[in-house]
Amino acid sequence: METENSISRIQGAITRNSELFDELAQLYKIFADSSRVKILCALTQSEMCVSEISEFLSITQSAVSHQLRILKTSNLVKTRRAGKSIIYSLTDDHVRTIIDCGMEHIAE
Amino acid sequence: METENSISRIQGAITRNSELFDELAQLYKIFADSSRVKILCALTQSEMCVSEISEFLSITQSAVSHQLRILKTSNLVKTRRAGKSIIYSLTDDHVRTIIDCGMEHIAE
DNA sequence: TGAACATATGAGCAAATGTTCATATATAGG
DNA sequence: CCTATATATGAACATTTGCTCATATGTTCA
Repeated sequence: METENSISRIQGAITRNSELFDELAQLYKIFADSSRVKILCALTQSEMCVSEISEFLSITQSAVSHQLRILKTSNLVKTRRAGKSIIYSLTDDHVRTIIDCGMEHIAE
Repeated sequence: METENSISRIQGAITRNSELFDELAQLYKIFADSSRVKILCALTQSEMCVSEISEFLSITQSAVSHQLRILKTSNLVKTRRAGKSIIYSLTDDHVRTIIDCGMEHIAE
């Protein structure tokens, strides 16, 4: 029987996929900080070590490390060691796409 | 003279556009809450009034109103009155694009 | 091995965020 | 007009967030 109206069909779809939206919000939360978004954008141009990032953001090495940990935990960046430095780079190109997508909205 | 290396060129680009990244982070902040992202996704399907949204999200009418105010202030949604109700809808299609963009990343 | 450099991490704190509760505003219908 | 219904808003509160400070871990090189 087809008693559902349009709204309740939408409600159903969203309620069923509730965890998916939690995940989505979680993803956007990572981009929701200007330091992190700057880091991510910089990494779309070139891999960088912690001190380079710290320098151009003008924030503490500690603060940068904390942010990078968030980015790494959420698998947006990966690391490799080069001597004393740890080089950070993007795991894939989705980050670039997401940033571009937001930029396009801002451009209006 | 061309003494800048690659990193400092990137640094320059990001430092010069610092406000742009603040704006970008601000935009993502709006999507960084599961209630809001659900509301926005629902509105990509159909316009809705406050009580409908409140019902399917299972959160207070007051909480929904507060969230909707955030969405309206940031110009992601617009309103029109229909009798006693206020009908909310998306101002444009960027919201859909941004959500799709995030979903695509989650799908991996 | 020990000193210097690079990065990571835990605790603590201030600011921001999202919800609830109580109440205000606004509209329709009797 | 008065009441019921729909929405908005301010205050209070608990939670989360991002930073700083101090310190730990790890690497290089003399």
